[in-house]
Amino acid sequence: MLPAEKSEILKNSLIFSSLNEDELSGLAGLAIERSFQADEFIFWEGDEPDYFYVIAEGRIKVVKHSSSGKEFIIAFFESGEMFGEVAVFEGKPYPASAQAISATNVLGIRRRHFLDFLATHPQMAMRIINILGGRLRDAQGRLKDLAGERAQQRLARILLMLASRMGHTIPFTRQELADMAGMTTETTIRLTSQLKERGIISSVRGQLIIVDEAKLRALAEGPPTV
Amino acid sequence: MLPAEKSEILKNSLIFSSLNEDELSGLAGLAIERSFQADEFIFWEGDEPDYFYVIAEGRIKVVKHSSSGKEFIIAFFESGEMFGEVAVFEGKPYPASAQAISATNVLGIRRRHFLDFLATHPQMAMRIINILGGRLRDAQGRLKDLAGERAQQRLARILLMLASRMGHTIPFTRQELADMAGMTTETTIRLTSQLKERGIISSVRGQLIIVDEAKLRALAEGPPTV
DNA sequence: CCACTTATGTGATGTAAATCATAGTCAACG
DNA sequence: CGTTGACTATGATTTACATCACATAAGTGG
Repeated sequence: MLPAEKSEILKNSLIFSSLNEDELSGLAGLAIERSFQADEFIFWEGDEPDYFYVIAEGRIKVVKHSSSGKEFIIAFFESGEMFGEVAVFEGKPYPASAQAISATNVLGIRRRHFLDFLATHPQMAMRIINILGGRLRDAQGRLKDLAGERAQQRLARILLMLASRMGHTIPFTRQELADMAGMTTETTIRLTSQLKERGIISSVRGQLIIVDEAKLRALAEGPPTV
Repeated sequence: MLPAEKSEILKNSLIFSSLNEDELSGLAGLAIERSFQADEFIFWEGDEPDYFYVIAEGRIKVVKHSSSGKEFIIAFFESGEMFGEVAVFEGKPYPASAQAISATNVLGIRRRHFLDFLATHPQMAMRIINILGGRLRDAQGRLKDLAGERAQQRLARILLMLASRMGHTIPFTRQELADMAGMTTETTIRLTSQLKERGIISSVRGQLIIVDEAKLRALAEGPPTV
């Protein structure tokens, strides 16, 4: 891959878009390219955090496993987003695993290089703070949902969150939705079937389309429409 | 309160401890003092984020309420820790409420002032990044617990987390522990009673003492000792 | 196009934890 | 010092969801 292409990818990322050409090519010189098939792991929970990643193309999910082996999807990211940053900042092992959902290309920047770059680019630090703040806010909202809302509402909120990021067509299986909402695949299938009957969503294999966002929103808020 | 006292408080905080005297007194000049009784609210979810806070004395909890009104404790903080920062960085309403647990004094710094200060102090930004990173890591760990672990293990993990921050004497009621672990007070009482029978903890009204941390850790990890 | 895998769908049954109910205990405070 | 209200405790009952068990599609790769 040409350096200019790397620059272009960085320029299109959320974090680095504000950099000038010089800065971009400086960073691009440090970045290495890596490619993954669907289901391949970029890193595993517990690995040493050598790299910080930006997605060039594709989609990845960040997952943790419970003591009984059940998978939980903490987050997923697509082109232009960064991941693996928390571990890199702290210098502690990755707190979760990252796995490609589809064929994915990423740019990796060595921890040391990235920290050096940050130290010399204060406005980048502010941007990172904003991104981390947003992610923390999301995580706290989800904590409350998992602790206090029922399956129906948790699922509705997950769907709305996904819709706000990717539009009304949501490219995930029931299995994946279940792993985000902290419930079983069967329960997700039953709940989505209900949503279909009520005309709130439609679906084809592997994806789901939100038809009536208003109704979904009502479901997510109040008690299950008694 | 004298400016010198404010400086001293800031100096003892986690975030500002690395500042020099000039910087501290500059910040101290911007800080206002506020006092709260136990159970008083510092701010409510949805309020405009005017201030960022550092605790001078006392303890506060950050809470959210589920649609059915159930309280969930997202975090608690004590002397030297900051809170309210996520909203301040993003400029969006506070995503949760902050309530004093005991009589508490805080220093508040106006959003605008704090952002200006940050922009001119890059090493502070790095420190903030580290703190946010740590909080994000914690939140993600708890997400996985809430989604995939059973009540017994969730409680054990909460207790260990608290122990690592405050020592083996944990000054919370069953009610508060329940609100952190996302379960009911009754369940928490039953579970702590079991822990007492097994000699893992002892307790007096309003606090709980970890007697056998090793056993508690075993409980938190594996399945409930089949 | 046929075997094979992955995704969806549905019923029967089990169970962890919530909910409901009631009571004893301790601290605070007029 | 007795009343009040928060905290702890424990039993009985309910329930939302998990688990188990199969069945039917819908892609996929040889």
